[in-house]
Amino acid sequence: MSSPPSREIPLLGRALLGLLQQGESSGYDIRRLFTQTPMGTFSDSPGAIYPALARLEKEGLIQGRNERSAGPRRRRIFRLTATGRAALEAWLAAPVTRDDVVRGSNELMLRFGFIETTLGEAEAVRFLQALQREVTSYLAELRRYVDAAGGSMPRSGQLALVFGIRSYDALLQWSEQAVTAYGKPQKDRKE
Amino acid sequence: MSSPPSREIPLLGRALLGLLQQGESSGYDIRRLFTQTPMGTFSDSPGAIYPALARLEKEGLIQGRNERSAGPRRRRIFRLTATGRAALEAWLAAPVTRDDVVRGSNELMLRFGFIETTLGEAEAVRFLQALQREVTSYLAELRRYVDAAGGSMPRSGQLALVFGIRSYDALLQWSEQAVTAYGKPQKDRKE
DNA sequence: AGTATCATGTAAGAGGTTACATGATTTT
DNA sequence: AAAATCATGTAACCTCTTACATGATACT
Repeated sequence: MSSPPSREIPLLGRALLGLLQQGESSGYDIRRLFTQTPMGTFSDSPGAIYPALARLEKEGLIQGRNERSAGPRRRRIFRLTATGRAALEAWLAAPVTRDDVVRGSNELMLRFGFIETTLGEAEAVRFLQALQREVTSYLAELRRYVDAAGGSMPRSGQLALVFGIRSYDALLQWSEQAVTAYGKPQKDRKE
Repeated sequence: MSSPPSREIPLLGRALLGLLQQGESSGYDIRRLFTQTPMGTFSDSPGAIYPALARLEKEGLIQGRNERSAGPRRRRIFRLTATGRAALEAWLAAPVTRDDVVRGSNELMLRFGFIETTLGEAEAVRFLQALQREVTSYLAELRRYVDAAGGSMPRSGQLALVFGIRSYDALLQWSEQAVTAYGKPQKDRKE
């Protein structure tokens, strides 16, 4: 039922696991969510979503059932299995590495969102703090690099590096803001 | 020799075209550049670079010659053809769209760098100004969205959106800084 | 002579994209 | 009855990844 150890689950698959953790749903519903919200960064195409669901099911991480009773058309509803929840939580609880930071904010944001809804606010705050440590150290390295090698680059190269620094700085500032947001009672957002 | 009209060239291929515009070089040299600089975001693996070069050559965008004279080992040196330069410039000179902004800063930075070295500083500044317009309008849309739908989201969702806004804001501020940088004389840089 | 490095590539496989196929069921 | 939409999927194609293969040359 489940493939022996486990392959590396691609980001789309992780997004599916996280969404199904919040409640069972069909491929069509998930796809609609992707096309209608900013989550569409993880592919909104049926040629990606349905095969991804099929793979997850073959590996035993999710389980589908055919709902033709109440529903009007044939729909296949998926829910997380225990194995699937374990795989999800293993991903969410993994330590934040330098690679995670370099790989980009897309994956970090996805993870952060699922951590909050799956493991709770305390874990989300811990995640943010770990993220701050990694980003801070990476920023220091970037600044060293630009000081050392920046002089021998074309202006556009320097500027591209400056942009990288600005981006990670934005990530750092955001994570600080987010931590303090969890310290306060929830209210209509302020930016 | 060249495939009739043109397929969509993936980002790695565009990076190769841009690099070869700055001077001919071999696949190995390009790969070394990728592994040693932050340009490694565009794949540093030979299994990607060599096939990409082969495709570009088959399409007539670059031309390789075997240099076994002076060099010690067999090396295949590539240079841009006229068709290749035209394709590169068409990409660089294309208007900045909303999609470009959404697709992400990786491609934007690559383009910006090649614009400066290929089309000159004046074009680079025009690119930055066009970018500012698109980012500004996209930021306005994001803020509208968060005002409208933000209340009905989990806190982590709101925060993820806030991060998106911060990121695009960083891009905007960077582009403003970059424009003013071009107004000032370049600080001395060692060759 | 043996190892490291240069330099190019290929093979297998995964996952994504676009486009199409297929029926059922609402809507007009 | 015709058209739109729901809901699932498949087919062909492309590019990337990892790992291996291949030879030539430089170093020790």
